[in-house]
Amino acid sequence: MNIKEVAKRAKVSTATVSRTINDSEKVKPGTAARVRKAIEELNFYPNTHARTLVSGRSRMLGLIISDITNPFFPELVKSFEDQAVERGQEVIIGNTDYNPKRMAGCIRRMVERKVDGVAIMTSEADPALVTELTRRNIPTVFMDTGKTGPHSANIRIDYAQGIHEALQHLFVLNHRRIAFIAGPMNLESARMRRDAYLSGLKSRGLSESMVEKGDHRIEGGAMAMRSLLKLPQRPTAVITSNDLTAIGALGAILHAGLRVPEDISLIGFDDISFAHLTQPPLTTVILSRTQLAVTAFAALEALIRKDGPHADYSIPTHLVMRGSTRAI
Amino acid sequence: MNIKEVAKRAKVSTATVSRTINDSEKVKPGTAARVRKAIEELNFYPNTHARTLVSGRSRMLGLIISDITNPFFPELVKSFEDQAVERGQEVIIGNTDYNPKRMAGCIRRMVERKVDGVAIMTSEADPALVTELTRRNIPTVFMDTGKTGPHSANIRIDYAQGIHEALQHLFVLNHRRIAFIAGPMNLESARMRRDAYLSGLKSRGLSESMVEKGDHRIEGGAMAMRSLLKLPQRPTAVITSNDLTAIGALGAILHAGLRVPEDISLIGFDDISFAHLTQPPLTTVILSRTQLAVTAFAALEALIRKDGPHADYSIPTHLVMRGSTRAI
DNA sequence: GCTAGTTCTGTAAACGCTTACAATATATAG
DNA sequence: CTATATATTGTAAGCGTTTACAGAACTAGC
Repeated sequence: MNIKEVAKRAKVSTATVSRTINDSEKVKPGTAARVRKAIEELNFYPNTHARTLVSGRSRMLGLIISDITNPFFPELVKSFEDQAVERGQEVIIGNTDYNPKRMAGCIRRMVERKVDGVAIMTSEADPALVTELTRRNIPTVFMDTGKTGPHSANIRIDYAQGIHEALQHLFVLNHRRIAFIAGPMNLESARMRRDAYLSGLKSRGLSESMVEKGDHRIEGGAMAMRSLLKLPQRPTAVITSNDLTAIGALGAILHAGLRVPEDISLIGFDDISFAHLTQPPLTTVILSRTQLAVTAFAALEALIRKDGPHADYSIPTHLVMRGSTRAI
Repeated sequence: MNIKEVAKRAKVSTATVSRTINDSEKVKPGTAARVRKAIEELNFYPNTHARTLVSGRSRMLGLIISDITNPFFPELVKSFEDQAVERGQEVIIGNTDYNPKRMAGCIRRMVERKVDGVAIMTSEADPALVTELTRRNIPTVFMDTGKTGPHSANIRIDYAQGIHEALQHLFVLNHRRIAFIAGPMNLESARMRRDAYLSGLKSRGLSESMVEKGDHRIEGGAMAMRSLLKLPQRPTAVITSNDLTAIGALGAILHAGLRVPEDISLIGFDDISFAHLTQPPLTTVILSRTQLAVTAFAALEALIRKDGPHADYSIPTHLVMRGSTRAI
């Protein structure tokens, strides 16, 4: 089943069929109707590979993320995909599993499949690998950190804002001994959150910082929390670098026989879907995946269409108060 | 950058380049080495679309699911994708959003992209839509329910086993007033779970069944649980059709001032990643997404290779005991 | 009715690869 | 060294589209 058979049935040339499908050029209404009827009757779907081959555009986009099973990502994937499908684009997903080698594989796949552009939200984005994309002029959008260039844009996430709001919230609730459980320090975005905590403390005249290192996973959060609980003067409140860390910390606190928020206030980051299902529901910082995806998609589209200079895209983060914080 | 330039650089014909890439026919080691060197130097990646066009195989697989943000699916996606990437296949994901219209769109996309096969795990699999695939002889695997045929296989999930184990577990703990919160009844797999509950009760001589209807989401679980709590004689244990339902029920129980498992024992289904993070950790039934994905992939591959008659694929489910159940 | 302009349609050459088939090189036997 | 078999390579025809370019069919003006 191909365009030739359609052409034969509609008694026109393949060119005319192509033109009615794409309405790229004027086709006489009567002819177009005939063609459409033939398409309908033959149940014809154009072959995208042939299209790609000649047009150079695959109508496929790549989306590279660290780990789809990390509850942060599915919403991002979904929003991004929704955008794409709406515009007749396909999305192929690359899972790096936090593994630079797999990241290389992902990029290779993207190139082989001739994607029209790639959106990347991983920390393993080794510049050398990304070169593979820019060298081929494949538009690239980084959601996090990354350089802006003729073929790439960067979406800045305002981590500091959320951390400052969290800090302010605790401050108003009279907390003064506020600890922070950080993420892995090789991750720029994790460093940004920690630094925001430190600068926020300083600007409020609190000299005593307590930073414990986590790994953005549950286990690391629990371990860090156990350390904090062993301190001679344990914190009255804890801010964490992400929600999984907070969930781990929450478990450690409960396990130690303490209560949240009566004994310790706890704040997460990301607002993953399960954050409001913990006991108590977690006060956390919202980072809208939908907004992130929409912005990334728009940036990518602009890049693909070569729409002049690209704005400095930025995503805000905001505190949402739930049950895990309380005044002392 | 194409195969011609590689050929020129290696001083061979394009056919030889193609042959070394695919090692489809014998190529003299020396020549092959020269070709590979040229590929390396030119950083050549073959164009998959051209390949597909001529070979008829796209090396892409479709995976259609209901909702990627439902925590059940990401692991399935990941395992499936891992399998695929390992064999040089790409996966394109279709999200139906529980919407038959979007399901139709997904199928259309799969056909247009000429996927080599499709794996489907949704309840919206309207037979008329699926015809679109079978008519084109696109191998299809159903993970749940669906018909077996020359171009399709069915993975049976043994829901009954898990439910029976749950029931037995509660029975041994002396529970006799055991309720069940079901899923949406238009979903065959939900009906199977409910029926297993009913038959399990009967075989143990318990005549009094309590079935409340949920929707496989948190809210429905909470609502159903509130109804159960209003009963003159409330159940001492509740089995739910999936974990989200259980999480909703858990919230309703706690909200009513009761405790789990002291006042009511609770069992979920699926073992989503957050099931062991609830307070108390949820006793639930494990349905291995990895196993499901691996089986589905194998079935699909067999179908694609036309490997004779297909076994009756089946996935077991088993109870895992955690903290939400207790003897009375 | 003729011409110029406009609209519509057809022809055929790509796009980058695979693969019959043909041709050439190499090995083997006599 | 020649003849034959075998291993290796090259030629060229597709795969199903899109799209310059050319040609045909209208339309309008006179």
